[in-house]
Order: sequence, then C-alpha cells, then structure tokens
Amino acid sequence: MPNTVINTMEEIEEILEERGVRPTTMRLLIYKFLSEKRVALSLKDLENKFDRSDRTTLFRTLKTFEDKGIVHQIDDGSGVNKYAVCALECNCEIENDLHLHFHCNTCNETTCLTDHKIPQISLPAGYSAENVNLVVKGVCEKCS
Amino acid sequence: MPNTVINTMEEIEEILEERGVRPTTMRLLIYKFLSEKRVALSLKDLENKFDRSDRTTLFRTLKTFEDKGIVHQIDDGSGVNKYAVCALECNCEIENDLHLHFHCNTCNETTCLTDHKIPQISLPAGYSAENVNLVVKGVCEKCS
DNA sequence: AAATGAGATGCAACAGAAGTGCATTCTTTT
DNA sequence: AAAAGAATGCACTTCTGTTGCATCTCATTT
Ligand SMILES: [Mn+2]
Ligand SMILES: [Mn+2]
Ligand SMILES: [Zn+2]
Ligand SMILES: [Zn+2]
Repeated sequence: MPNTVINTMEEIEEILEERGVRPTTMRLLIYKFLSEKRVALSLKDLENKFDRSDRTTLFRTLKTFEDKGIVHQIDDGSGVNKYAVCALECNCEIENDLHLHFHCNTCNETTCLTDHKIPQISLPAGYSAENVNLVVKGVCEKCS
Repeated sequence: MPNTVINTMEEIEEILEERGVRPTTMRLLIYKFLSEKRVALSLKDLENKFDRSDRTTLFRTLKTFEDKGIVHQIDDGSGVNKYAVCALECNCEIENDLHLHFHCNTCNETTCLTDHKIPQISLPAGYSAENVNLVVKGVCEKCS
C-alpha cells in the first residue's frame, strides 16, 4: 500500500504556484521525483537522479520547498537530511499533522507513516513544545 | 530540579570497570564532566573543556562509552551528535529505558527527560521496532 | 628490574554533507 | 528592447565525523 501519488505536470505546476514557488523545469521534475517515491530522499539521491543539474540548485530547491511547506525535512538519525512531499492538508503543524517516520536498518530507507500520528506527549512544567520528531528504527515490511 | 549526580572519582572508576572500560585519567575526567552536566554534550563541548587533549581521543572515548552502554547518543536534529550518561539501570533497551529528549530552540540545549518514557507506538503490519528516538523541540523551563 | 605486549593517545590527513559568494543565464515586467 | 528580478552553475569554505599510523603508557610476564 504505497502512498504514491502520480501527479500530472499541470497539477504539480498548480501545487507550486499555490505555494508561491515559480514552477521552473527543474523544480517540476524534482517535485515529480519526490512525489513518486514512497520513501524520503536525500540531496545525494537527487544528485544521482539529476546528474546534469548542479548540486546547489538541487540543494536550494529543497530549501525553497521546505520553506514554502511543499516538503518536510526528516532527520532519521542517519546523518543526512531527507525530504518527503507534504500531504495536501499538511501544514506541518504540531496539532494535527505530525506523523512518525520509520527508518529501516536493513534497506536504510525512511518512510513517512502518515497515518500514524505522534501521540500526545506530556512535558514537565515550564516546557512548551513547538515541534516533535519521532523516528522508529527497525525492519520494514519489505525487509522482514 | 537538575538530575545532576556528583560521583567521586572512585565511584566513576567502578562504573567504568564494571563496563569493561579501562579507567584512564582522561576517561575519568570525561565521565565526570558528562555526569555533572544536566544537558547532553557534543564532541565540540568536550574539545572546549579539554583543550589540551586531542579531538580523536575525546571522539574515541565517546564511542567507547557508547559501545559499552555508559553513555547514549542523542540525535536532536541540530546536526551534531550529543551524548549523555546513561542511568545506572539503563540498558538502552526499547522495552523499558527509552526516554524522550527535549531540545530548546532558544538556548540550544538538549535535555534528557528521563522520567518521561516514550509511549507505546503502533506500527503497520510487517514493521518491527528496534529503537525509538523522540525529540521534542520548543522552549525549556529556563528560557520560558 | 627488564622485556613484552596490549591498549590508549596524538598527529595528520581524509570524507561527506551543508552552506555561501558571485558571476552568468533565464524569465518576467515595463 | 531594456531593465529588473529570480534561478542556476561554479568554486570555495566550513563543520562534523572518521581513519591510519606512529608513539606513548601501563600492566603483566619473564
Ligand atoms: Mn513524513
Ligand atoms: Mn537521554
Ligand atoms: Zn527495509
Ligand atoms: Zn532553553
């Protein structure tokens, strides 16, 4: 049950414009690539895919996407940042949108478990939460 | 209410030996420093403290401590690994010992909330968990 | 006590990821 | 067409983590 969504280029163009991001060719391709993968991707993954484009462009595209709420960054503990497209309703808000991420120790892939919201966390007095990152490591469905 | 524990050098020596780590002078000092701080420390923090010792030694000491279950590594999303001493009973096992970590966006300090265990996480069929990392970001008691 | 050997430390160098300044190219607006 | 603004490409830098190898320290054996 991959949560892969195939968007037409026209749809992607709309998504980017809605978020105030100019839909250049590279950006459309990058978004398409990200959205077709069911796992989170690193800058290196983009470099491998788009070897004719410069690292910096790919890097800044990810940053732009992140700033505009088009993708979210995932720190899965591997030491490299990964990115995955946000769901349409996602605003990366702590109240409703935070899901957990699963990192497989076998295939090293990181998956968004968008249906698995992070449970309510209680904190000591005086602490206030702005963001929560929950990464479960283990063996994924495919590798078990 | 800092969970700071002051150990004598003799006590620290025992702790290291129990775990099969030879209690050299540097190791004793490093353990002491770690255990007196209520926040997780990075390699850089150790470098600043022990400027007469080599980076590599500090690095390898942390690795050794981690391997032997003397400290646990914390990935707080800041991009640098941090370390904190384990509680005595801690074996870093998923069943009983996993606590959440709090990263303050103001002072950039990361705290072990050892009393706040990570709640039970449900996973989709086919996924098995070996480890869980839960980091809450926000404003800490001190900064609020 | 001297020799031995394992482990710890220090130095140097490297690898990978992230980030920045600036020149160039492309796109949109006037 | 000209000008302005944004995106891209190239080079270079910084930061963190990591490893190889020589040297030193210390406990044990002879
Ligand atoms: Mn996700
Ligand atoms: Mn901790
Ligand atoms: Zn897997
Ligand atoms: Zn703080």
